[in-house]
Formats: sequence, structure tokens, C-alpha cells
Amino acid sequence: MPKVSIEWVAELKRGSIQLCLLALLTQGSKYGLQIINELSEMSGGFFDLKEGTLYPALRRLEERGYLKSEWVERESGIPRRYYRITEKGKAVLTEATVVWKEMVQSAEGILRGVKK
Amino acid sequence: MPKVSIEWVAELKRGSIQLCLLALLTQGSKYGLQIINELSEMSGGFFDLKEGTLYPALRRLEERGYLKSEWVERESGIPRRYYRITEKGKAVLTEATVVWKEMVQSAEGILRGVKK
DNA sequence: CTATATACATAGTGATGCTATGTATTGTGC
DNA sequence: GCACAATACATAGCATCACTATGTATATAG
Repeated sequence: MPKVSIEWVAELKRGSIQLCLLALLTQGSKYGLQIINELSEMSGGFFDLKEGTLYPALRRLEERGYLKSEWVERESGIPRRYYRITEKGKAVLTEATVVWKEMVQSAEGILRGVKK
Repeated sequence: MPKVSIEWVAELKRGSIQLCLLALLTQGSKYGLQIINELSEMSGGFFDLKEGTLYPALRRLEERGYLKSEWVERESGIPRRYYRITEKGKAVLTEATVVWKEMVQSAEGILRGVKK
């Protein structure tokens, strides 16, 4: 059994990460490293985002008006930037979820036809 | 109900297309436009590849040794280039399918937690 | 002989996940 | 107190890949 290792794992995640970020933030406002940890936990380590992936993604989502962020000072510790989803973000999440399910169904239909 | 339209549909498909191409070609060797038509049919129009998407994708898969292609002359009509999956391609398909399912499960777990 | 369909091909663009690195503050062990 | 790690956010640069647009060639229909 040859070990092959696909090169395009990163490509498989593309787009889904934005979907997961919006979905996670419907649970309440969260800050960067918290998002990384919770996504990793909830996915059994599959979505293990690096800061270089997360922060640009959050920026994009905020630029599009899907998120709002604000700095929160603390008694002790470095200030944190909290992100929360907007109404527009919720609408887009609903829409994107539909498209995502279409994609999954389509791909599963094709994978079902695989001949060994 | 505001109409929003997500921008990143193309990103959602990324990676999945390569998976679907390999999966489809386990059914036998096929040529370009045939692949486009069959994928579109099997996915209810979701995977509606343009030539500019398909041919580079096939090239990449062939460069990596997952496909082999050959020209087939015909009695009448333009010659066609047929693609078939290699043993290496089948191994990668198996591996990629596992990763793909991990991704779907992970994302679904996160989507399940969505609060309206 | 023009128009349309078939068939493959590539150049260029844009989106985005990843690696690597940077900055600043806070907390901890000695 | 001082070095070192941990926390927290940030950005530059790269590679991948789906899409648009366009091009080439052959075949078929009227």
C-alpha cells in the first residue's frame, strides 16, 4: 500500500474556513486565539488555523460587513479584539450554508460512483 | 429578506473538483467535454466546469502521475484526448476521500452549533 | 462558403490558506 | 529583577487553483 499524501489539503479547506468562522461567531463574540482553539477542538484538530490564516480571514469578513470587531481592555493581560457577526453576516451564512450543502451532495454523488 | 450572494463559491469548490475528476475517471477513460457534461449532469449543474478550469486541472493531475492521457483518432470528427486514472491516482483518490470526509464532518459539526 | 458545433489549449486575474516573521505585553522561574 | 516563555495581534510573501476571455483547428449544416 503506497503512501501518497495529497498536496491539495489546503485547497479542500478553502472557503469552508470562512463558513466555519461565521458559524462559530453566531454563538457569541470571540477573540482571535479563542477562535483558533475552539475551531480546532470542535473539528478534532482538522481546522487548526495559524494566525497568518485567521487574521486576514477575519479582516476580509469585516471589510465585507459580515463581522464587527472591538478592542476590549482587561484588568490584567493584553487587550483582546473581539469579533461578532452582523445581520448581514448571518444572512450570508445562511446562503453560504445552502451552497455548501449543494457542494457536499454533488461531490458525494460523484464519489458514490467510484469503481475500485 | 435581503439578497446577499456569497462571493466565494469558487473557493468552496476548490480541491473538490480534483477529487471529483479522479472519482469520475474510475468509471473508465473519458475525454474533456465528456467529463464536463457528465460532471454537470451528476451534480445537477453544480459542477459546471469551463474548459479554462478543466484542462489545466487535468494537466496538473497528469503531471503528478494521477492520470494518463492519449489521443484517439476517429473515423469522423476531431480527435479526442482520453484520460484514464493510474494506480497512483487511485491511491490518492482513496486518501483524498478520507480527508474530504474529515472536512465535511468537521464543518458540519461547526455548522450544527449555529445559533439563529 | 458561411455559420455553428465540437474539441482542446493557454494567458491572465483574483482569492485565500500557509509559512515565516515581527511587535508588544504579561506571567513565571531562578 | 531578569531572562524566557506565553499570550495576542499583525503583515509580507508565496503557491495553488477556479474563473474569464480568447485562440486554434476541424467538422457539419444550410
